[in-house]
Amino acid sequence: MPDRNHDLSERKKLILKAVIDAHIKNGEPVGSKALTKHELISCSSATIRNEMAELENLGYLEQPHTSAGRIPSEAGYRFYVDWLLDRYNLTNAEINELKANLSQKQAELDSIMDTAVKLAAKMTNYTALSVKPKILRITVSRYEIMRIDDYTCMLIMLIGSMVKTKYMHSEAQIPVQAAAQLSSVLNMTATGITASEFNMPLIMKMESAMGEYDYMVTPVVKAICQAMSEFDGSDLKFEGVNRLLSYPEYYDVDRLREILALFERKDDFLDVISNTGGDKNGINILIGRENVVKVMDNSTLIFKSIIQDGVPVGAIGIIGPTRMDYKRVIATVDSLAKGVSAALDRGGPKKIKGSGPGDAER
Amino acid sequence: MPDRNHDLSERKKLILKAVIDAHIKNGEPVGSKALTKHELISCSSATIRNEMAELENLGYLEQPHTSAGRIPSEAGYRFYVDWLLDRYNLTNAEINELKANLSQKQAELDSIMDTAVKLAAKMTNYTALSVKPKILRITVSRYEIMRIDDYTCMLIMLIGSMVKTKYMHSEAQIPVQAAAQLSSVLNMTATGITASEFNMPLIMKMESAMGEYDYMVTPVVKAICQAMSEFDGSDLKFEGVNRLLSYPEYYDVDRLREILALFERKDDFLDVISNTGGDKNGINILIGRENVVKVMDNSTLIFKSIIQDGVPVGAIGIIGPTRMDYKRVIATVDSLAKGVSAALDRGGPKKIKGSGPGDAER
DNA sequence: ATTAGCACTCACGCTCTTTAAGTGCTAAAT
DNA sequence: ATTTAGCACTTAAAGAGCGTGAGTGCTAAT
Repeated sequence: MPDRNHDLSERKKLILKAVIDAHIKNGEPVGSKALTKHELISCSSATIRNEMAELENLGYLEQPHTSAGRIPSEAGYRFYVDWLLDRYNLTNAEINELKANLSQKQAELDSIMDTAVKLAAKMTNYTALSVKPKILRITVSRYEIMRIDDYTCMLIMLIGSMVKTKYMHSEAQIPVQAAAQLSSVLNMTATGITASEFNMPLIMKMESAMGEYDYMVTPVVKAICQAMSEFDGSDLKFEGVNRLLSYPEYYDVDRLREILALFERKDDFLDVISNTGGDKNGINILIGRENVVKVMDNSTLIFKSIIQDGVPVGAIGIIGPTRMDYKRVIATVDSLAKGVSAALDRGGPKKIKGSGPGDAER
Repeated sequence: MPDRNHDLSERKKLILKAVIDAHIKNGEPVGSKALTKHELISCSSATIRNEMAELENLGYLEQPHTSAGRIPSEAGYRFYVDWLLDRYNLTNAEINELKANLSQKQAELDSIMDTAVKLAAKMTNYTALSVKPKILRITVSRYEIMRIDDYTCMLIMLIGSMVKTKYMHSEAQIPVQAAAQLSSVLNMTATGITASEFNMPLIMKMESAMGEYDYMVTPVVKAICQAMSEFDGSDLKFEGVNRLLSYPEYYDVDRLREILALFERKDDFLDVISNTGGDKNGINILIGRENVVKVMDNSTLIFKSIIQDGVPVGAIGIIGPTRMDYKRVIATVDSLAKGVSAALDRGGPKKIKGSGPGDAER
């Protein structure tokens, strides 16, 4: 089916769109009579009934029971999203809010994503999520030993663009130069190395470079490896989970429990999002059972990748009932993802040259 | 009423306890007949009825409707908690789990609290919360400038026992020595200082100490002040919110929505917890309307302070229906809070060995 | 003071009925 | 060849009526 668009007459498309729009608005099945009031539809309820019956045969509409109106099927939503959706532009107020919030933040992935995901939840009134992909090869690009007192120091590691810190408590006194020296030895010998590559030859090399302070190497390397194993780049955050409670779809506590339990299964989400990521530049929309996770029967997931320097570094998205305001959500997710990507490129840590704006901040 | 304990005959206390125990167990109103099966109660149902009627007059019991059994009132729970509760000891398995989880963690407030709050939710099957108090006087005890490339560096600040980092992007090249020098200047002149104390004389002093790199001072100080203002020590985390769904008390979606909305109002919680904190060493129990926040009608909040070096640095607690397993929850919260306090004292960053605080912070 | 006995209350679950919204089909109209 | 009016049919939801049972409060006997 190369272009199902042409399978439907204009009138059928109009009616399908009208049904879905109405259903999105009030959540109830839509009957033929109600549609006669639609300004663009000028035929009688009987005609509409005939058309709706055909749309049902085609799989785009469903009947909860004989004497009810029609509701969109998943295929119906899919058609709607693919062909019938007119573009929605955020209001100026919304755009301003978005810009104001994103631009005042420092261009750090973490904080900017946090802001964005909160904004997404607020603007759409659905649950928003942010994803940072798993870092497969965890390596430290910079080390720093910060000496806190005679027996304590803090190990600071730059992993990707994230900082991981670890307190270290030593039995032996830590001389001031030892900390500084250890920092530089680490930076010279142990950057870009995975935990498993900390082998004995390397450790011996480091020990000889440390001279009289060689006793510090082993505990520090242990701490580094532990920190690396603790560091789990992948992260999935949900924001505004309770917003789902506004929608009758989730009035059933059992369904609610299912979806909340789902939110705990972060790995599944990461799978879905990374596997679906075929479309790196566009909006991804997964309606109902299109989601790998089965429980999401009545829910839709909409997300878009965040691109930094041409590489996807995460995603931001929305989860809500299949009956969601697609126009608004798509527009919001799109703008937010673009906004975040732009903010990251503007002055992110990886962008080096002097092309960016003047100040350290902004 | 200095000691309401003596207002009640032993038999009334026994019956009250039996009612509450039974109600906690199955969540349903308890009738007189059911109590005759209680092994310690050896009178007839009629007698129990009379006693229960009196307990109702005293305000300890309530009747949902005429033909139902009795349920405990808030005052009933209060009496129960204050006078009737026998001590519960965690099982060895539980103690081992607790120890295993807490001791393997580094003694960092953040990570140990995270572990503890997750454990609390898991062990009690209620929602757990962790609180870190607002730091009133935000000062940096250590600075470190980590140079990332010619135009980028990262500012690392130790605030209390937390690390705050900030990327800085510069137009001008950052020489290697400049970063190191700036670190040491900052540590010499700007530790223990609040944002408002970064005044012009101080900045000028720093600039003269930086010599030819004096142009770096202003942007860095700006970044420091911004970081300080962004840094909000106070933090409240909830864990296992969806566990509430297991309890019929929260089967009503409206109530659920109320309590989830409550979880968003973190400031209120911080107020409640810091204002109730009269009892720094004991367990705090707030039943139903005893909570400042009104919505918590049917919920109980139990928490205990975390003490580090004699100073409260946070709290850990449980929220659940008023009908909760007080024995277990109290024992769990108590052990966890003690465990965390102990772990922090054992090797925390502030514990300096024999000498005492010979150091920039505190 | 305790208890057996009994009348009374009231939520809960059951069936039965009514209501109203909406459909499908047929036959007439355009 | 569509479209439409009309009508019989279906069905969920809402309400009415009724028996059931757990539980109470009271009274009188122990």
